[in-house]
Amino acid sequence: MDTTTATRSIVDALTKAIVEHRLHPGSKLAEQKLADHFGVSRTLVRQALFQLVQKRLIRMEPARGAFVATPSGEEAKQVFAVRRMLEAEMTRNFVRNATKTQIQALQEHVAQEKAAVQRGDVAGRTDLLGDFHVRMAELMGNPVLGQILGELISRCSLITLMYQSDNAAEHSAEDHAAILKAIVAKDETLAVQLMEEHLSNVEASLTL
Amino acid sequence: MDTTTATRSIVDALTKAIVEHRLHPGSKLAEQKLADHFGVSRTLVRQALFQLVQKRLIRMEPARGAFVATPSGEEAKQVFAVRRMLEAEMTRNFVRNATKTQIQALQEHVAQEKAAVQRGDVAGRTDLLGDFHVRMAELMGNPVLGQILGELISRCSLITLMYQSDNAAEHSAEDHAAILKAIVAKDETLAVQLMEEHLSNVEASLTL
DNA sequence: TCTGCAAAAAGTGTATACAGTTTTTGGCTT
DNA sequence: AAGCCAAAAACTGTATACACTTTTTGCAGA
Repeated sequence: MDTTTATRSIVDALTKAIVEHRLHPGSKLAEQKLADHFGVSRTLVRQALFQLVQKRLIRMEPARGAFVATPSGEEAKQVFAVRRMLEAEMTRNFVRNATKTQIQALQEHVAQEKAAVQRGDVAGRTDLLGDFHVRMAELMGNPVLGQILGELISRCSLITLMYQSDNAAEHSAEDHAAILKAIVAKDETLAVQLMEEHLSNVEASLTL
Repeated sequence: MDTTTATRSIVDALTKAIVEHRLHPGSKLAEQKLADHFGVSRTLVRQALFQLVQKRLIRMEPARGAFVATPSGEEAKQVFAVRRMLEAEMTRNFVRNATKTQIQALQEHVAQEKAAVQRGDVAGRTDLLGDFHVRMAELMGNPVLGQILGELISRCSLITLMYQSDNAAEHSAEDHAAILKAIVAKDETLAVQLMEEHLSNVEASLTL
């Protein structure tokens, strides 16, 4: 196994653990423990940790080690501001350029969200709700956008865990359905507006 | 010196070298040579290289090493598309919210650009032209945006080196001045439009 | 002279060793 | 019982060692 893959798989595993809330904000990430867990040396764990710092999912304190990030309220607002910038325009382009197949892919995704909500699958639901946005970016054939958005959404997962008061995220699936309906109707203005409102709703549901 | 700083200084030095075109796209980055140059072990160089991969400034091939990135034309278009999304909105917000002091800071920056152009300082000019955009993001009090934009602009430095036909970047300083003028006049629509055109101009000057 | 190929050199991928720092432990004092 | 300090343990930061892979070198044959 080449090193790129080995280190990357650790990054992915830790990212998943953080995004899925199995690792909580502020938790210590001891290098030797992770190394034992993954069956590799500290060298590889260390490389992975440095990459997670760049993704803003962890922070490292000199001589004290790595901790799951605890984004501030300020940072949270900024992340949402950037998401609105990107996703409003993304939605506009999607309405203009999306093919039938691409719209269908989104429709299937929203159907999956609904299913997860109905069967009370909280973990699956959270996962799918974030993926909706990444999926849209990827469908637009802009991986650069997709990657940036993916990272912002990962950070949002930490943010919601820290600041979510009630479980207002339950409305998200409905929001997505409404956005999609506007997309199908080719109503550009409405779709963009709904996307902006959706993101503002999520942000407003937090106690920053 | 704590490791965070040590590794980071290597990342910064290599980033600077790439952005300033002292390292050309496709060049090999041999770990031991870099280690000798910086007076550290390969371990630290390696950590730095992995971070540069995430910044898309280099790529690593299994068992073959690290090379300065050679972004494709497709990727270049995507980077510019994302920049337009972010910077159009950023400009709008800047017109709405910028204080006198912040506008003044931008004015000083543009003055510096003009000075660099007039004394034929190509390296300094290139540096300042990119910084204009980062500066604006930072002045808006959104470091999250600033960081993302900073990374996109670093990538643009590689892109222009690969695809720039004529030296159309000389117009950029004038573009910046025009944008600033619209900002001072609080003409939101014009400022946004000029920013979008500016980015499109830069992209159009490339042979993708 | 050009091609092919094996040996040598150089380079990457990972683990481990070791110095220095931080955290924990456990007993001593008040 | 609570607080404090020193010794021990645990952990981070960096260098080095070693296995394995790729690249280069140099020579033999056509």
